[in-house]
Amino acid sequence: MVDTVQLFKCLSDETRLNTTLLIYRQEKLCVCELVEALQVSQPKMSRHLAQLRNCGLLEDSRNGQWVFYSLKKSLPNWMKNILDITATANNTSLKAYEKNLKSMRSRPNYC
Amino acid sequence: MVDTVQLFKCLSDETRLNTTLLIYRQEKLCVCELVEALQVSQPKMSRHLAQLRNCGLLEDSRNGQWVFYSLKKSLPNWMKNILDITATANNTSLKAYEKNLKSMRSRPNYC
DNA sequence: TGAATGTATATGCATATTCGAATATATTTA
DNA sequence: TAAATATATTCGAATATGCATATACATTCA
Repeated sequence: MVDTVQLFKCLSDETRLNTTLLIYRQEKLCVCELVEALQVSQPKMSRHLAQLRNCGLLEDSRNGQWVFYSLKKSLPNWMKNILDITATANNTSLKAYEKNLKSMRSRPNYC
Repeated sequence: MVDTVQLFKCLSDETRLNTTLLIYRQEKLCVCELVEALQVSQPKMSRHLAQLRNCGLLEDSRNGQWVFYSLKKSLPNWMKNILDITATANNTSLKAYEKNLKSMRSRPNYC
């Protein structure tokens, strides 16, 4: 169960904020996609993902060599609403990250 | 203009979160009322209020010996929506703080 | 099995945050 | 003007956070 203060602490860092919003919009992304989209180092992304997972905001699922992250299913609706509002308000920068995603040469497929 | 990350940083501390939500619900409160409602020391409250004001979330107005804090008028609507959602989700604890407010012997009047 | 790739963690360091205690400033009232 | 009340600031210490680098682990594929 995510605490209110914890939720905002998760979102109070640029990397974690954009990571969470991008996952909210894209449903499910693996670490290497997030690294590419946000243009940050892999360990940095990994640490922030671990934090988001430990706080109960995200959940992970391994598929072969990839670990995919998505919003925790049990996340309360009001928290999802906050993500939705914030994503809309930050649409411009999110679009840029999604553009980085699309231009990836080989994205892992997990069908 | 409040940055998104800044907004969440403001709300990522228990004192600042409850202070902001209480002001959102009560429109306008002075420092001594907030100290009483949240049961924190005066310097602690003062420091957090200064931070909320510096980030552009709150604005202050002096009336005699009291300084009143309210939401910054220019705050974007989507941020107010987030406060609204969060206040609703935290209704129970906010009610307790409002009870503390009501039981204050002499509240400053600013007609 | 060994090499390559994706991901996670440990370490060390710099910076930021938070707090209590003490003190300063501003305003009102006697 | 002095005392009382309300608010703000400074200081030092403890803790938290963030980062890069290096390393470890897991999986795939040759």
